[in-house]
Amino acid sequence: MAEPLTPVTLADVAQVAGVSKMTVSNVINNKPSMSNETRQRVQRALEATGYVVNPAARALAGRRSNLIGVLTPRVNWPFVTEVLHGASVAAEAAGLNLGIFTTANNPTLERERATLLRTLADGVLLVAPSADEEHIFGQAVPVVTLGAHGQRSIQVDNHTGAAIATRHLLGLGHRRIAHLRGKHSHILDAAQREAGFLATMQAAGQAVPPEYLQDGEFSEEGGERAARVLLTLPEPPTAIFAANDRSAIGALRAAHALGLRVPQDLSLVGFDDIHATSVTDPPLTTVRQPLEKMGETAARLLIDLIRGTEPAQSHVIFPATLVTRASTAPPRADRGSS
Amino acid sequence: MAEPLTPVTLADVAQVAGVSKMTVSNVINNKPSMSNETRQRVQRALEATGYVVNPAARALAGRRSNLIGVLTPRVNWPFVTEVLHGASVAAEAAGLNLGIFTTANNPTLERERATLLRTLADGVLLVAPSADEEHIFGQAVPVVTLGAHGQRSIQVDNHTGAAIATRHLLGLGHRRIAHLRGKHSHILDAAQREAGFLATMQAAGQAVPPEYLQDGEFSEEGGERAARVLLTLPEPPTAIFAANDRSAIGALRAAHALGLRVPQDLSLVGFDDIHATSVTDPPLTTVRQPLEKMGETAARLLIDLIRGTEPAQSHVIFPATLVTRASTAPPRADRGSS
DNA sequence: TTGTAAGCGTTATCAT
DNA sequence: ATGATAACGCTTACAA
Repeated sequence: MAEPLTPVTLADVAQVAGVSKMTVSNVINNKPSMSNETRQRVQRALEATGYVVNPAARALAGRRSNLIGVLTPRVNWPFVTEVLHGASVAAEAAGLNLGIFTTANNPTLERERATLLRTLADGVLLVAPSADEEHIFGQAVPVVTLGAHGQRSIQVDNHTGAAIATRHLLGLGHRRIAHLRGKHSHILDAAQREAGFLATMQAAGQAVPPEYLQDGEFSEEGGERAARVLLTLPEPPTAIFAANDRSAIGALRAAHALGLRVPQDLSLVGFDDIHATSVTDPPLTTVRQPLEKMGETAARLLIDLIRGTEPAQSHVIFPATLVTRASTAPPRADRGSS
Repeated sequence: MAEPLTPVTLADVAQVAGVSKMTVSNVINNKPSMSNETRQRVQRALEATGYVVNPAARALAGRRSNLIGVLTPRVNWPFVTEVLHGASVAAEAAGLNLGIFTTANNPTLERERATLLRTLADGVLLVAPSADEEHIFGQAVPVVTLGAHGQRSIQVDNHTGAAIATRHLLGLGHRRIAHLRGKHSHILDAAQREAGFLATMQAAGQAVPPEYLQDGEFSEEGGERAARVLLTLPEPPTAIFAANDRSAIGALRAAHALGLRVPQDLSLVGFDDIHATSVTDPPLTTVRQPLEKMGETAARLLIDLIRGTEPAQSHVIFPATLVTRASTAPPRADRGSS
């Protein structure tokens, strides 16, 4: 297995084994029909030469790349990394590679990457894409979306998740509950969470004043900014439900900065259950999405599509569950009801 | 720009433009010599047909893939994601793609992936690899390592970083200082941090009893386990320096579980400055590595190597800086000195 | 069961 | 400045 100077090709192996290139190719691809003796001879030649396929040649000849393209705004968002981890597990199990491409939510980059992926990848996984990113791909390549829209998509039950969170706060006795929204224009999940919140409040007969809906932008900075606005209102909320954990962490920061104690002065619920929520001060109550599992499921669905197996379902909705930690408590008596 | 059913090839564009394939290829690749008129005619044909290169064909014919292969144990470690983000920025700026492959620290997978990358990628970025992973690649492909070893590597100044952390604790008055080690067998950075710690303690005339060195394994679970051992010792340390933030967070958990207050009963310093350290309870004092910048630098170094530009330096060592947060304080009078 | 022939779409090389 | 031709290493389709 000394390192060959020039890459070993099928032809080299064929010569060593004393067979044709096709026979070698068939052995490599586990084609059924062939004598055991030949197979073993080729096998030995393969090892002796240290052969490695050339993916480019295989892709060109076979019209498939064995690559799953992942298109995502950023790779260092906790939400994204958990999903990626799940997807990479599924891809490796299927012998496919994961190529990761970022768009930074920049429409120009989105188009560029999409165009590239159309010929580069056998299938595309869209993670938290902007609303109509999928259309860019047309029919050229199978696409699975991780998020609340798309022809085929994997998502969490946002509406119910938001409802659970809201009911949790109502159950503790809160009435003045505010919501830190996500970015509607881009992500449908945000709209579904807000709708779940509002529907639950309405069902409970609780009015939500317009200033109790602030844009947390799915980011720490946005959450901090928005929470500051809420907490300096003449009649501030006693609880905040944030559309994701990152904005909830921002809100936590704002509360600390304003000298408010969580959960005594303010209850806080997030969404996602990213890892950081278990180590914050205090640990955050949040709505859990099984992100790793969702990534794995999405990749598997995509792999089915690539292989031509029409999958059983094209929309998978995972249940959302409440993870109760220490950021929620009953409101203080003097601020509790309005 | 209607979507063509069968992909547009160079030949198609050539026909539309009334030139040869090579001319089209030259236009696409910005080759200098050609009349402005031809260039524009080809340009128009390119747009009219909606041509997109076939990366597989280009890779096969041109013997390069425009792909940077990233080999890393996992994608959802905070350390890794920050580095990846930096690398993806640099790669995109250079028009290269990032293909991400995971090894789970499994030697078999490492070999497999490495073999694949040798023909698949133009260059390989090794993130936090096991000790001799690089050797797998031989001379076949340029390799840059993110970590404390390798022919070409980007790392932080581990020794000084550990020294700064240790001096910080000594300066606060701590004498009984323990260390949560990383995995020596795999990662040289761990050894350098331990050495920096021990050298600083020795220089200060402080003996470190052997039971004050425990394996935190660079993980939360490992850190928690090891810290439990330390904190239940007959003479427990008043301060712990952990080899990375994840094990420091584990130690924090252990301290809480044992009813110890940080920093009153125990001071804690981590290493890395991953994002989570700013939101823990209390926020962690830690040694910062500029991870994103390091990833970017590593990718750029690799790109230089790929392009054949021999880079100015093959080892870049970034400075480590202390980030003082709330997990460190002077020891309590009754436990302070031994 | 095995082999032959013909591409796949691009770039390198060498002519013109 | 432009073009003809031959690779690149593999797979598909078909023949033996």
